[in-house]
Amino acid sequence: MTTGKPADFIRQIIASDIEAGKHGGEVVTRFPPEPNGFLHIGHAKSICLNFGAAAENGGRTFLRFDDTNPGRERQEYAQAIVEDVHWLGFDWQDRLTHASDYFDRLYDAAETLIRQGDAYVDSLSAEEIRAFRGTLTEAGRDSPYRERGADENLELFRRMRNGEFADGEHVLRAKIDMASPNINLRDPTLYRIRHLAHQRTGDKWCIYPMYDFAHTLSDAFEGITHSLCTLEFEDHRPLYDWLLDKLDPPHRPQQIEFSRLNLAYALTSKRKLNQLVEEGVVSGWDDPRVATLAGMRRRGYPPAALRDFVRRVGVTKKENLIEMALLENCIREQLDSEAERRMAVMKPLKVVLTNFDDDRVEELDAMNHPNRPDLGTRKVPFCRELYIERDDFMEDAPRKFFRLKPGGEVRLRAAYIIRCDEVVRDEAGEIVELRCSHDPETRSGSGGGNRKVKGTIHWVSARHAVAAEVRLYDRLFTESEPGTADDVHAILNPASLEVVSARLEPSLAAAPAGVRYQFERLGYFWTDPVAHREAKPVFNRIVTLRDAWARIEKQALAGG
RNA sequence: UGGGGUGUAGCCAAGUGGUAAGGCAACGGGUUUUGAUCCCGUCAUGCGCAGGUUCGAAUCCUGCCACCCCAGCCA
Repeated sequence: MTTGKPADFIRQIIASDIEAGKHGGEVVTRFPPEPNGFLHIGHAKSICLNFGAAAENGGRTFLRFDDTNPGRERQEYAQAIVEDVHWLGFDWQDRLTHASDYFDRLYDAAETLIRQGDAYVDSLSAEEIRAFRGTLTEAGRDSPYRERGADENLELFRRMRNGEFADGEHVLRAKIDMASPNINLRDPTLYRIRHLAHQRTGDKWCIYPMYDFAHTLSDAFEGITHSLCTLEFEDHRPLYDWLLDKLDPPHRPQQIEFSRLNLAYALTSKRKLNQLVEEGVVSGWDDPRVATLAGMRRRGYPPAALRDFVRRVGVTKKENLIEMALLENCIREQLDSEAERRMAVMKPLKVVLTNFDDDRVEELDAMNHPNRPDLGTRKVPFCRELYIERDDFMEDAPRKFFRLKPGGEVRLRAAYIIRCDEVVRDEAGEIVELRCSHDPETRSGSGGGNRKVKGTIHWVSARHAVAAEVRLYDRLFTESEPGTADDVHAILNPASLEVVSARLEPSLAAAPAGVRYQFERLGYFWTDPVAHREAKPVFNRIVTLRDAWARIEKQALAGG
């Protein structure tokens, strides 16, 4: 590993804390999602930062569910989050916790605050509290209940816990400063009444702690040294510190904020994703067209590529909007080095080699990867009748079209150079077959195999090819403007899903589920584990490979 | 018009008083049995703006400007 300065300001803070012997040189972090939806690409940054920074320093990380608001949280979301964090490549071992694990201790801490005169039960209505809070430019006013005695507060708070009041009747507030310029310090709510069963604690509680209270203390209880969160919590840090000052727990964590990762045009809003799911526009939160981690997993994005992406994006306090091109570059780079190559034809056009015997079958050796001999070779059957991609033949080809045209030559990847001698049409004038001749001297790998022609195309043997349904997912769902579309109907890009009947080279009939391949000249694909279970080969196309040739061709066609 | 943050290229981002790293994108060229990959080259006399300090400033000082966040009994 390289030495030198840590990569970002948070790692620098951690390094200097270790150097100073703070927290006994320990590094303990946490990733604290609320289980109210699936994780998306933005969460990957927090996950990699928290787990990464700890691991790099011999520390440990908690996966903690911030489940303090029953009613909007669900166990199935928690399960999905567990799977996604694991898939991304991180392990919390036995440190899977919940804020709800601490409800008893949290309650005790609240009583301590009351006894100290640092918290009080307010009986104002929600609307009144809002009115008393003041505005950004005007100070708030004290609640008439602010000076209740500790005994009365304690009595009331216990009755709140015992369920003697309805939702909203009372609330526990920290007693700080109603005139503070920081609105978070104007006596923030610590506990509210919610007569609602909690997904983990059932009916035990009818009062639930608010984020600031639960989060700060959970950090303290778990011995978190560096509590990393996003920028919008900067204003909450004084409250975080106030709570630690007043309660003085044995361990004192430190909150550090960084800017969240915004991926341009990507749809990450939980509300909007939920709308897509509810309306059946997508098959679920893990649909390959959405930017959730589960969706990207199904799409075939390698977790290593996502980690690389997060690393390249960096960690700062600056608002940012990362271009999709960076993500796609990371995916492409990872897949290019690890994905074996295979041939498949999406839109078949029959090619008959007139000078190749009908009963002859050649087993050709094809490299599994053009730049990695270590990945070996495979056998590909070659015979008289083949399929090539319909788009790889053009009758009135422009100058820069390097693939097959009447009278022209092209190389069949891993096989021979062929020449198109004749175009066969049906009654309707549709091209149904190409009659070609191969040059036997040009077999790939042989001495004469070095003859150069301008283009190389992919193909499959008609007799041996495996028919398969291939689902082509073009792009991620994206919004017309980053974050501005108010509902999913304003989405510009339909993230089209095309299903085609493809012909695959026979080696793919037994392709293991979940293994990623790059299909020669078509882009990246991977096998779909779900469909594979039905013993039906189905592949997702992952369109992240830049189709440079398509772009060039478009220019050539436009410019003549 | 309160408080808290942030401004370095189209998008990210290093830089911590000694003369603007790197990545993505873009553009130009080379290799290539994937128009992919790979390789080479170009891309900020300039660091939000204006002053000041200094032999020397993206870095220090002063004053402006722009953008983001905060008025949940959400997280």
